[in-house]
Amino acid sequence: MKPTDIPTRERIVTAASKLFYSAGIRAVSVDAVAEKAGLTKRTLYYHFASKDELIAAYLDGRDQPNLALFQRWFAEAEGGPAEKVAAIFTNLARAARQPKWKGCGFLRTAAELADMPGHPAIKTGIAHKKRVEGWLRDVLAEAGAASPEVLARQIVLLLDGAFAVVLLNRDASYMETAGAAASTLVKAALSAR
Amino acid sequence: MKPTDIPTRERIVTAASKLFYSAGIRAVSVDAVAEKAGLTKRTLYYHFASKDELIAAYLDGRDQPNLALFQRWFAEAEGGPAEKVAAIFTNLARAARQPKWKGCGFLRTAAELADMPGHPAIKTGIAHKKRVEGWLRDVLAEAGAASPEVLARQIVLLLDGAFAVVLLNRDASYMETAGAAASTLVKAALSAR
DNA sequence: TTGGAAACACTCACTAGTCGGTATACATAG
DNA sequence: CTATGTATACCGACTAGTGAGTGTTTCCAA
Repeated sequence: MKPTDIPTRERIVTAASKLFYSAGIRAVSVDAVAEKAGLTKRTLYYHFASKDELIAAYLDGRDQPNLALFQRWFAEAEGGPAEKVAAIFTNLARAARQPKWKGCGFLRTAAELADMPGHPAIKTGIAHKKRVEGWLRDVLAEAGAASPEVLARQIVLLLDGAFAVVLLNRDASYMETAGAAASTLVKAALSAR
Repeated sequence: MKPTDIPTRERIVTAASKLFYSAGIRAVSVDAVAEKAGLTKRTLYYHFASKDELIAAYLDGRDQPNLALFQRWFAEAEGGPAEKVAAIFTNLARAARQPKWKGCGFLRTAAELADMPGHPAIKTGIAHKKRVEGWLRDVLAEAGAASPEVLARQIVLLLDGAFAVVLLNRDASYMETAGAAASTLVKAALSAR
């Protein structure tokens, strides 16, 4: 493999990511991933021991970029913390109007693997949500909100609720309603001290 | 079939319901449903044209009982509307601590069938959530809350967020956090007029 | 020439759905 | 009161295809 090439492993994860996100874990075969990556299944199994490992790699690859996006939207928004939090929802609403959008990959995977609580992919999902929640807690504490732990959890609940409801109804306006609710809760927590 | 027997069709739906809810749609084969119902796949296909039809029947059977449960919890709770709404979450938290609990069947099915927006099962899910939202809107309007439409949507968002988050983390305390947030929003809407 | 990376060809279990046929019940015609 | 017809409910055995995962071989760069 020449250094200019995209490493095979990375190509597999990219292909898996697209397919798993768009159709779901169980609906996508390992053969399909291999074909999308432009190689044979046997080569895929040279790089990954099992489909489960591939699923975990798919979600691992989404953790950091997802969080970074939230942080960018928050940082770039005008106004106070309530407006900055609302901006995350506004940006998500815009993303959700794209036809390729299919909700939150972490939550959808957790829903699909609900009968395997110890699955590595679920652990990755938990870690991701914890990182989002922890980051929110920190910025809200810094902004002077009362009980930032509770507030961060409530915002995460609204976020994940919006993911689920918008996916079901295919109506991105729910994302904005969730943003308004989050905004209300942030304002209440700011005036409570 | 004697009148004392449970009708075959009903037995099939009951079996499908248990299996689909516990393991997910795609993880459960038609053979497995037939075996659980105590009959052959051929007989199952005598009563249902396809697996998709069976999936739809599974969710149809959950619509009415689920809503009735919410309504009972609301009606039996002490206190004002904020407390009654919170009671729904408290009762859900209790249910979520049971090991068999696997989140909301409608949302999990929607997540699994995210690439089939027109699927009958998804339509059933949309209708179910609309009924919950509509009922909440009516009782909140009657209680004198400001903008009951928005409030009902926000509560549904918290409900579905809690379903998703509790399922991921296997930590039912998120359900109570969501209840507290819903309570806060209801109180704000009651004092806003 | 050696060892990592890729491929071909395969196994075997399982999956949605189907073909043909059977047991029973209840008609109506002779 | 028998004989035939018809509809319901059921099942064993099958198909054609797909699923995850593997044994073995070939290629190629260092």
